[in-house]
Amino acid sequence: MPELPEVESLRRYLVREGMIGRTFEWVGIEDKPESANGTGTLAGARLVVDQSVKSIERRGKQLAVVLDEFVLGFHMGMTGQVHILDSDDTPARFIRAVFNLTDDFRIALVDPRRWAKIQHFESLEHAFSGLGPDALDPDFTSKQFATNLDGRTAQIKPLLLNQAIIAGVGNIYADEALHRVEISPARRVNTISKKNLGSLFDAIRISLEHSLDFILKHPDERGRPYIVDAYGDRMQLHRKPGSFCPRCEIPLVTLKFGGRTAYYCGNCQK
DNA sequence: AGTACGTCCTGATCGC
DNA sequence: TGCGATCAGGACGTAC
Repeated sequence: MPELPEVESLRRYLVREGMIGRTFEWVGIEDKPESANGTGTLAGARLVVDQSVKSIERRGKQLAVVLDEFVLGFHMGMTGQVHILDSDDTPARFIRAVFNLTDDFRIALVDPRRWAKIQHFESLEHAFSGLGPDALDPDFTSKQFATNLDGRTAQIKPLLLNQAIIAGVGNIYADEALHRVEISPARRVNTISKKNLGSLFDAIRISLEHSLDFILKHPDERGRPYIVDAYGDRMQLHRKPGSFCPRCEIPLVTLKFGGRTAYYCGNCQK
């Protein structure tokens, strides 16, 4: 579910609602065995009692809550969400962990598919290790983007999903950006000109910024970022069977890249 | 190393 | 209405 705009809107929401400065007082984790691979670990959550929140950071899709003595990483996986709980809330389904902080500030990790992770890291550097530059980092340039793709021969779509090359792009925004610049997801990256790689880099940013802007302007009735589904209303490319290319007005086609479906226009995307 | 898969888990949706 | 097959916005591990 969450890619860069969704995680960033969550980060801002937690900051705005006053999480910074509060202290973790109690943690509840669902009683279910955790396997080492596959299922996301919640192990980091057990360690936070008595730690105070100094700041909340993000790179790509990785959220990092900086505490007094370490960093608590949140990664939403495919279906994870963080909710701030009101006392009158009916409990959400699929709650995996609950955190009580000072002054009745409560948050919950909600995750039907159990791929979300809450991890202990020694530092921010550790939390972000393995991640390339954040896609919206102002210091990240199209030149560096091209450098990160240098020597690669793979198809462009899976490379855009590689978080070490550019952090924050997921399946939908990759499709969206490729459509904007009329590049096929199957194009080998070494056949794309430097100029077009620059255009693609710009398109990624435009897609992410547009979506973040949309989310921030359309909170739900309680002021929460609207991070659940509803991708369609902030995308040009509607990723559904039978969707049409907004330029060519012909049906989109799909391709699979290792299990991930790409939607694209077989006419204008070359 | 880089590339191309398969796999982790469970709910929602679609077709019969 | 019921039931199986298929699909899902992420990130890894593995085999070449």
